[in-house]
Amino acid sequence: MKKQPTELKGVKEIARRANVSIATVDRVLHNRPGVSKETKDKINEIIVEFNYQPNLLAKRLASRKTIRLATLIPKESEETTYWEAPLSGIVKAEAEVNQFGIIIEKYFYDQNSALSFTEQANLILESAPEGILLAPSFVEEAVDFTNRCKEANIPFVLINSDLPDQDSLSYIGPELYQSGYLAAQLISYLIKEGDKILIVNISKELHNRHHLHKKEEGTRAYFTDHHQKSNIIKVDIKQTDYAFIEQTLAKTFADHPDIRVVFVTNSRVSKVARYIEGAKKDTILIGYDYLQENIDYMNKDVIDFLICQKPKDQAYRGVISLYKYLAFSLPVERVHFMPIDILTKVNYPYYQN
Amino acid sequence: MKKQPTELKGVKEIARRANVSIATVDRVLHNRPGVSKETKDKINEIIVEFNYQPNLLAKRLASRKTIRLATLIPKESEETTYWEAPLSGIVKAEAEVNQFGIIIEKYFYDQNSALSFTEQANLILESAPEGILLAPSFVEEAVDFTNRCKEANIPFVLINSDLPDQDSLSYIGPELYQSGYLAAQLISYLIKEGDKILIVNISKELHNRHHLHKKEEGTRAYFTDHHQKSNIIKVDIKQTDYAFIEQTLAKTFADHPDIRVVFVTNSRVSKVARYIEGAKKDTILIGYDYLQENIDYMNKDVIDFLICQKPKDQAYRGVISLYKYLAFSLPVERVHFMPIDILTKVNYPYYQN
DNA sequence: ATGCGTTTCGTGTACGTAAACAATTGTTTC
DNA sequence: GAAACAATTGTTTACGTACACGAAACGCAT
Repeated sequence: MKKQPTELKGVKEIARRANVSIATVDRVLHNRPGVSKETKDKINEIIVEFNYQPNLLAKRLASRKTIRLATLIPKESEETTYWEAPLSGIVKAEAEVNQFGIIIEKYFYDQNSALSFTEQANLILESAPEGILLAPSFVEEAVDFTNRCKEANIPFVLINSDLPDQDSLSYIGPELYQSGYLAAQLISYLIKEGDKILIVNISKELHNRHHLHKKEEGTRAYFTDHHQKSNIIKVDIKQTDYAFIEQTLAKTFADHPDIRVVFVTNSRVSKVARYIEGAKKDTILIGYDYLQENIDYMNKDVIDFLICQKPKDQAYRGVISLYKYLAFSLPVERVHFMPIDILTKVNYPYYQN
Repeated sequence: MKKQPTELKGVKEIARRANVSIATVDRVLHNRPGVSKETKDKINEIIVEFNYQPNLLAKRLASRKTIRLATLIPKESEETTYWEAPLSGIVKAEAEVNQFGIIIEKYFYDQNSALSFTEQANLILESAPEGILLAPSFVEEAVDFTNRCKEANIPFVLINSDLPDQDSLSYIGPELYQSGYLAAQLISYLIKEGDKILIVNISKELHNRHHLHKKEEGTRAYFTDHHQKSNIIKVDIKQTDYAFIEQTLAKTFADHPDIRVVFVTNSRVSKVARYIEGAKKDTILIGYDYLQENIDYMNKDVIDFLICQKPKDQAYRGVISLYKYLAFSLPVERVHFMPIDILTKVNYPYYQN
């Protein structure tokens, strides 16, 4: 017995109502040529009236093409193991989505070489993936890269730091300014009137430092906003070898023996910790990121606070966002600021990153 | 021309290698009867060797049955609008997954009536959904309910507060103890030696209060852990009408005129704020949750801090977890503690809940 | 009328799995 | 040794969409 022509699902139902074959419906859905204006209009009308929602599962299954994503983040370096975390987030997401026909090509650049960034970016553009996850350490180069992505119509998600006016599909990461602001708030609870604060920026690459300066800005803004007179001293350390750092810090502390709080604006805080431990200073030390070397110094009571923003989760969410967007056309939130977590010796064991 | 028998996908490939039909392979995959031990073993062997991963998309598509989920949370009440947020999270998740063959049945109970909880719970068990999202306000009743879920083999996810030994698929919500601990840390920055702290628990239902006591515990523990002598006063207010609350607070403040900080352990903080505003007290007020009435008092500088734990996101994630688990057998993390967000007059506008 | 090119539309198969149904073999019974 | 039945295995259709391919319909020139 033949099926009664009543209420089929999806494309078939539309085809029935319009009295055409599903192929014709398919053609207007993807507005491909080969349909007369007349029937095209009729079908379109029925589509909206029926409020047709394609079955995304069937769609993905029938579409033989696998979606290729590319990720571009710094490679691990001797300077910091920070980027292990985002990488593990990418790997986690990969495991989750690879059975849905998504493959991920991972590219890495040297955080001390803008050239390597551009090289890898070029490789990505050549390979022409469907979507890109990007940690834009080098602002100018990244702007350039993302402009070319836009030209090539490749959506990209940014993590770790934002490029506000670049029309990224999404930014997932810290609000750097707020992050510095919070540090200042923390500091303000820890000092007495007149205590000196030392802000330390450690970074070899100048471009990279835009990142750090945003945090510094937030920190300074807090004190301004709250009419707290603060004694802020700042050093920019442009080399990352310990000898140089030690030398710089020694000089700074010699000039200002009464520094009460040291705030290091990135994950290199362990290097400062090493100095402070050696110099047997009794200062409060605040820095960034859940890295083993930092945790070690926290356990030794050298580092007091670590601010952390779920780096693994950032990358994980970034990949998932691209996947949802590309595979299912699901909406993606333009900005997702990560929580600003404060870690101490007490609560770090519970931190799941 | 016939397909060469080389490297098919999935079940077909297994069938080819085992020299059986795909139906037989299907039978052992779902270990259904009707397969001789001999071929069953052979097929199983090939399955592991081939490292067969079923295509989840095809799986869901081929399975005609829609997955039904049930959610059980408090209904909105005049006492607090808190539960609007989780509900909106459920609705958001629903919109995302309904095209994947998931439907959600929403049940609500009266937060002041354990009976209503049990009634709704019974309705859910009758309807026998595939999975359940539960906010277990009434501990005993919820334990009973979840026990019956386990018997019926229905996985459930808890939000808002945990039932540790109940084998929930997942708990997504605050670590209540830590939440109180954090409040105490906050307080400790705000007071001077000898200042008095008032802890206010407002709740009509006794069972409900287990929740609040966990926070209180954390708060007290902080001071104990840090050898800080603290002057903690506590009042349990067991009615939620303003007249009664006002009366109780008036008496408390009369007895202790030197209270410096008031910590309200749940979202009812606005009621205390109303009192403090009226009495023109100059105390620091800390409470819970991003509710309009609370924000209003924060804008008037009556409430100083609100602790918040993304209630919408909790429910959203809860539903998504069930979906991933039931539709795709994807792993789910047993516990997901939400970040403990601190809101002030300054940063609340950026809080995306 | 025949042939040919275009436009317009329909048929059929595939994606990988689920499951109803059909067919085959093996076993028991009298 | 055939019938009756159980145990085992195979064939086919379906899920909803994509797309290659083929078929009609029409116009136009010869």
